[in-house]
Amino acid sequence: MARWQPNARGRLERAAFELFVEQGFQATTVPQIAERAGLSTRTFFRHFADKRDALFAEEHAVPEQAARIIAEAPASLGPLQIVADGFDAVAAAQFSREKSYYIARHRIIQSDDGLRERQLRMPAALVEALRTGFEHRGVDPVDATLAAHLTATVFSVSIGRWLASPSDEPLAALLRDTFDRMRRTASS
Amino acid sequence: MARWQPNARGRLERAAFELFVEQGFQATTVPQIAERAGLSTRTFFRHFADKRDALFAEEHAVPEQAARIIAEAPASLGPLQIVADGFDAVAAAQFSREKSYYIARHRIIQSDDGLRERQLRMPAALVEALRTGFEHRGVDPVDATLAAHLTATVFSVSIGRWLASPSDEPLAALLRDTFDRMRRTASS
DNA sequence: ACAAGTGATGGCATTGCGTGACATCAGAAT
DNA sequence: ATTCTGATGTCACGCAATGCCATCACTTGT
Repeated sequence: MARWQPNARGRLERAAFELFVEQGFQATTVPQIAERAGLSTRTFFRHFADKRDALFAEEHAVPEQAARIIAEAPASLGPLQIVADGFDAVAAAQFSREKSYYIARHRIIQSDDGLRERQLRMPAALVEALRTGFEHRGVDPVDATLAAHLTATVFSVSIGRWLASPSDEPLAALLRDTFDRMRRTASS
Repeated sequence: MARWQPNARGRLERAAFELFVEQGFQATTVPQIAERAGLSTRTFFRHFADKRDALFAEEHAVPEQAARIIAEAPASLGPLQIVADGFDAVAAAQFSREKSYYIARHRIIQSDDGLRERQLRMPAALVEALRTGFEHRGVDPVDATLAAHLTATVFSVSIGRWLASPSDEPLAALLRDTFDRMRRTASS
């Protein structure tokens, strides 16, 4: 018989999310989360650097996929061509839960300054992943940085539109549309 | 005779900066900062929300100036035209200390995860200021958001180039150059 | 098969952050 | 002269976060 229940990290994530919904982020303490997950407070901090991190367990997926797409792209393509071609794959692979989950999560994040700040790390990590990916292809450093920022902008704005959209516009379509509008805005 | 020494906030800022340079950010405690400034710990937290904030006292200046420039711009100009025209004024008004100060500050920020995260709030606040400024002029919300992100990108990348530049390229020139390159990158 | 090693966890102690509540008192206001 | 205001000090406290050591099911090596 196993000594511990499986998936400690996942249980902590779930317990944290539930408690944040029920009581709010600030009102829930780490001991509460740990208790609901059947673990000790100390173990929570072995899996997450801080209380906020339990809400951002999946944030590494996007930068990682972006880095993979860039690394595998044909050498002939420029940065923004790779990006435009890669949006469909990203939209298909990420945000695979029910949309209501992401909306509830978004509400929690907006309710707390620390969480809003924490959320900024994902686009920043995406920029970093894109920038190094482009640089490794020989793109000029400044151009790589700019292309990375433009891409992260399209991504962030698209997520915002997706979350705010009352209809069910697919993320892929919003990414393409936002990308086109970004280009038009830039050259206006 | 005055009951308290003047400029408590400024003394706290200065004490914090000195201690961060001398000992590093993590090794410095708030009681240490307060003691050097001749104030109590409690007073520190009346002026700053947390220990990191003492390094970001000036961060409101940029979004505020940006909002002012947009509000006062001729109605005929589009978002990015306003921005291009406003860079000179921003470069003249901001970053007025010795460059070595900003380099030292940058080194401190890079040394700590919490500070790196905290630093992301300025560009985010800038985006927000720009976005609302553009929206108040009647710009479509998505276009306003995109123009705000593009502007913040140019600003952030320019600051990065300025800090990394061994020569003394003026910030205004870097802003103009980065703006042009951003446009070229977007339409590539 | 037995011994030693591994790794995830629990428990405890500790430090420092951040906040609420109340007191103090110079200078301003009336 | 009295009251008010506002920045500060003092004290107490809860919680976040980390270091250290013990535990013990499972794995590895001999």
